[in-house]
Amino acid sequence: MELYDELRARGLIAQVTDEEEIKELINNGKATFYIGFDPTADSLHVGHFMALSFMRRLQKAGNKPIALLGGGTTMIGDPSGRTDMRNMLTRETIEYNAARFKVQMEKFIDFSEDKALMINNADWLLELNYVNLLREIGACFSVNNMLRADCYKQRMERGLSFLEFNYMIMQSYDFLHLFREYNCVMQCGGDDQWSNILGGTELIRRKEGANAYGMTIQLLLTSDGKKMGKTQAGAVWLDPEKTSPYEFFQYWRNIDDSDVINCLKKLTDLSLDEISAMESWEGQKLNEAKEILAYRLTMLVHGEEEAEKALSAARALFQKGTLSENMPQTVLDKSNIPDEGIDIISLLVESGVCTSRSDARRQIQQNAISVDDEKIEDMELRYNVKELEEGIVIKKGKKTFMRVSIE
RNA sequence: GGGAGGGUACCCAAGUGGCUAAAGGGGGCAGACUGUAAAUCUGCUGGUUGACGCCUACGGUGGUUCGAAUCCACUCCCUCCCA
Repeated sequence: MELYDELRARGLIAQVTDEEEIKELINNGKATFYIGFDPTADSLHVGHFMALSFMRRLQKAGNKPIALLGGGTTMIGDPSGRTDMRNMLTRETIEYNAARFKVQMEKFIDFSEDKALMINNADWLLELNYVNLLREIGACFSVNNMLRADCYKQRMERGLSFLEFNYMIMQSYDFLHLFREYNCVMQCGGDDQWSNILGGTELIRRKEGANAYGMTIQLLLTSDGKKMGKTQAGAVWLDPEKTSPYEFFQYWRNIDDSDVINCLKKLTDLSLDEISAMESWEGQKLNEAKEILAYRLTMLVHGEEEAEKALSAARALFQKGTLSENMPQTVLDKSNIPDEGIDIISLLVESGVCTSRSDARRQIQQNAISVDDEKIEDMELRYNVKELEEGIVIKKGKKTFMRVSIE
């Protein structure tokens, strides 16, 4: 199957500006294309992962990707798909985040031998001259059209600052710049970027009289239309310091039945044949598909070793009910343990199992806590150094396990 | 610049002097049921405490009052209408 059809079959393509041209372009590996990544946080998340995988698929077919770090655009803040204005980030924060992004992206895309480029739009956006920009670029944009753009619609009710209104112009300017400097003819991005991408192709048409293309990637949504890759605690990060490989694995292991196939298609490198074989799986059997999904993704993001660890930890804990070397653990400092031992409430908080002492009490009252398989009822319970040295396993509810030891 | 309406907990939203740590819904956590799923039912959901209590919290500051999310003054922010 050719690249374009494969992307379609996986449900990755949302919208394209010119299907025939794009097909021709990417199937033959002729395109230089870019995707922008705004460093609004200090780690990439699942949405970025999907974009990077998309990029990698195109790269494999011979196309040349440009990963564009949005050091400049993040100074503005993209209003697309947002109901509120973003917090304004300082330049220092943005630069720090961009550096983090860079490190992570290098793991996913092969930048060697000029096979891909990484560029930062701070290099040209930050030094733009206001009046010159207005005359050269601003004149090409119709405010009437911009206001009709989908990405602003939500914000027309709640308010849109002039700062954010300019985001589309900045992104369009990026595309023009890359077109001129690198012969970049196509921009890809999440489907929420459609308006911004069209802004760019239109600008190139006007300024250069040339055709440029745009293609958007289907957003990763749950079957009931919510964004995937979010938990109560926030995003599912790719940085193992922010979301451990075990947590990452568990996130995918626990997704809704109805989302499994979709995720396999969009996120993993399993072949469509392999995936379609799983489509008939039902009931208990579907858990196998979830496990495969979780394993593959953990492997792609954190490497095979971490994936193995997460898998065996999860299997041991949930299927056999036994303990595992690889389960999440917390090591406490021996010197912080009082002679009479640490009380269970403190232990639950220190180990991160509970968020506060009140929370810990509540959990115990609700019969949710067990230590080494013994339900805890006594809130006065204490553990001394000797007991902790051997390591204990705290369980909260059915899914939270934590080995606690000291050193 | 003029006029009108707003800002309440993670989110939406009720509350117009004490009965308000603040209704209701969503989300989240836990219990039951299950397949580490969904749906359903139940409990919990600011901090600290064994508990009484204490502390913090209704945009910000200052006031009135025995007592303020609620009244007053000033101030910041948002939306809408007119210019």
